[in-house]
Amino acid sequence: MVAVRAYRFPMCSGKCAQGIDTRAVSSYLPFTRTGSTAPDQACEGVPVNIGEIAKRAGVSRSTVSYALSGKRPVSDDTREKIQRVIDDLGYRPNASARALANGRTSTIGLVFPPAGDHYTGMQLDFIGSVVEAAATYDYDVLLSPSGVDSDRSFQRLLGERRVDGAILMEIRLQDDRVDHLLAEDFPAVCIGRTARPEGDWWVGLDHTALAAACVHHLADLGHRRIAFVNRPERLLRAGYESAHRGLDGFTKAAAERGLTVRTYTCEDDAPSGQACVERILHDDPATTALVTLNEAALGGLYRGLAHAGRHVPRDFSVTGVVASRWAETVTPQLTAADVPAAQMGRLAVELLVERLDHPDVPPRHHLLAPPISLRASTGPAGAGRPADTHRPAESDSTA
Amino acid sequence: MVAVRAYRFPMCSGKCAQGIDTRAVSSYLPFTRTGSTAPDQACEGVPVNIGEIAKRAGVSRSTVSYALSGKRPVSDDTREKIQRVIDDLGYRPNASARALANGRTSTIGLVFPPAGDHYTGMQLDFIGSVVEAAATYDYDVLLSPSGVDSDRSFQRLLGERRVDGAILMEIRLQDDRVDHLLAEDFPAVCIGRTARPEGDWWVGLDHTALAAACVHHLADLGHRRIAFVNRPERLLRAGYESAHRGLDGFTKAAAERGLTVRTYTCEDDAPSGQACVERILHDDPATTALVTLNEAALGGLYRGLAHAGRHVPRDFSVTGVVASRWAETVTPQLTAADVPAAQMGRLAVELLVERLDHPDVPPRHHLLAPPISLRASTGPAGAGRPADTHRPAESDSTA
DNA sequence: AATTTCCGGCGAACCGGTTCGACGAATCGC
DNA sequence: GCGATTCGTCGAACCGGTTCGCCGGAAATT
Repeated sequence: MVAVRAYRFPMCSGKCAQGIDTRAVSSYLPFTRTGSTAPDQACEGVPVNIGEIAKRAGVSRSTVSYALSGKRPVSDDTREKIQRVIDDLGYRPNASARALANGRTSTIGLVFPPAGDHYTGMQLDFIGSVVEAAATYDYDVLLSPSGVDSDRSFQRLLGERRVDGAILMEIRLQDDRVDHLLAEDFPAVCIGRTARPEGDWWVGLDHTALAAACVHHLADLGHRRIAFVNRPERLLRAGYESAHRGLDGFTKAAAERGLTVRTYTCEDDAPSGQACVERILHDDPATTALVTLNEAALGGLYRGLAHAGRHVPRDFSVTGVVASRWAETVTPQLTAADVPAAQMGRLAVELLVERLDHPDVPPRHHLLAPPISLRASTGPAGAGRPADTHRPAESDSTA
Repeated sequence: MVAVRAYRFPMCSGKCAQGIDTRAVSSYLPFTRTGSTAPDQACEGVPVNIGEIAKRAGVSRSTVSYALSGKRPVSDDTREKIQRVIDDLGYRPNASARALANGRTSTIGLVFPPAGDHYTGMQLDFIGSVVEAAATYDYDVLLSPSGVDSDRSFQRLLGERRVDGAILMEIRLQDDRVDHLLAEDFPAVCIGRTARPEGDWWVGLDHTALAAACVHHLADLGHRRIAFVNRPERLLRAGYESAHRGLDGFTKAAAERGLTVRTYTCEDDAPSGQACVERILHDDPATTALVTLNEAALGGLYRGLAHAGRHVPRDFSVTGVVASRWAETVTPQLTAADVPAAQMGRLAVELLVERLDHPDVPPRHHLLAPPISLRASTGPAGAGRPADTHRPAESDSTA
């Protein structure tokens, strides 16, 4: 069976003769225009729909449809005739009409963090990779804020059938969004996992193991008093899985190694990071290292240490779980478990597409635990001067 | 005229009696479910559409539609009856069907940078604010990669009528995307402006003025030899407006003040920033300051300076055009013209909505020129030791 | 009491695709 | 040379909303 190249065959490239190609047109809009360089017999602003194509090609609407989709054979010359008309008029099938007719929107929803005051860099990487991967499979991505009034936009997406499936970010251990989706059997994939992720589709990071790995790394270097800088308290309270599992992994590993620890929460910005370090050093000046999950605060953490006269890594070691792109931004570069955000976004899309294509396959997931990348922010404890003789650093005259 | 609260009246809150409220339902999907806690007479998985509502309420489909939209009066008790059925069944009107019928998708497209290898922080702020502002007006946001094969996804968005309007980012001085949209009279708003933005809708930053302001700031502090760190060469070549206008402003202002300058391009990442500083100091060790537009390289620029033993701001001043969130990340915090990304995103949405609501109003735009925020990265020239006696800094043992 | 106005609701057509059953012509088998 | 297939195409129904024209009955007008 032969048919024209088209939208439903994202994988075929060029010579594939499966459907009519509606891509190489000179105009972006499906209207024959009034004058100017209109591709065809420029008349009125006649909307170009499948009926118009059919009329001009001298065939029926269904034939055009079949020529486009390739779902039934169409003779070579009819197909060519149709192709020609389509090219001339710059026709592109209306997405809403198609969605209505076949029940698929070719769109996936990306549900944004509910704690939407602002976004961290990691989220940016997720978004970028999701969009890109989705395009590979010929899906568009619809962004849902789910910030204020999260329920409402959630309903817009799902209830109004704007999307075929959804990818959820910033999962909580108890997440009613996930519960709902599970109950409705709506095709969704989580980036992150709930407390009981068994029946669910997700791609997650083993925060417990990663935080523990950070602790062991520090303990191996001889650090005995270390701090943990978590995400904002609000997120911890809300039950964010990364915050909880990270904290867990940290606490347990530290207990295992007999370390003295303190744990802190910190807002997602640099000034808070700076303040957090001040608190840490105030609470226990003998602290020689910290582990953080808080990417956005990282710059502030460094600044706080510099202000306190602690040189990294000589006097103080810093490590954590951070996307490499940001770990490389600070000086010295951060030794950290690199969050493979781009990979996770891609995997999430792949899982979702699989779930959409095969509605009945059992749940699948990916649990990632990237190794710690040794960069330059950790070193042996006690390498520098004694921790209690710190002198104030040169002022930074913060505005 | 009275009608039920609904989707088309985003502004009305609670007591507004303009349309039936389809929001407060317990289920996200418009299906009566098989068993469990189905809201109503749980039977088969009957899809809930407007006909089903009509049947159960004992009225015609058109009456339900009018009750929903409020476009014609409906008596109080019919409306209540319909409302009740809707609540019971958790009905939400199908977005595709509505889009098909009334020609509006209630979705705006956000066209991503064509140079899509990765995204900078500023873009994240744009995206976030656009999504949030759009939600305010009851619009969803569809992301278009326009990266590889940009033409194709562009056509998806516009040709297939997936969106009512579009917001374009990363504008080039000669931008065929903009030309096309202008020619087709498609409702779009640019974040940035082309070389000839007269007939167009846009919200932009006065990069010329901002870069010039940076130069004047440095010149006022006594700097005579300064460098300019631009966005990647590829983007400059492609004609990105920020890169060009920024370079222009820098060059002209420097000429005006009689400064000695060198200009550089730099990839959007920290390692490139570091390498760029090395080049700068190699090319002219007497350089005492730099101006940058390259947010993503900022951390690397600082590291390069530290490695070269230049203390900021004592030996070397750094300034540029950067979103405040990132300016505050580095130590010392960057004195910079703060890019008001969130505001720009919001303004772009407002312009677009206005354009969509009133198709015939003449083009509008906003040109922003935020002042330089004095932080801590610039200081008087010659405050430190002579520039040529620099000693190598302590190693950072980059892995 | 007869006539006009207004109100509320109904049926049908339409938006632009997809898909199913059927049908005429060409091809096949024997 | 004739019935059974196969192939290519067509018409009609359908997806789930919106909207226009119309109509019956109650209220207002004279």
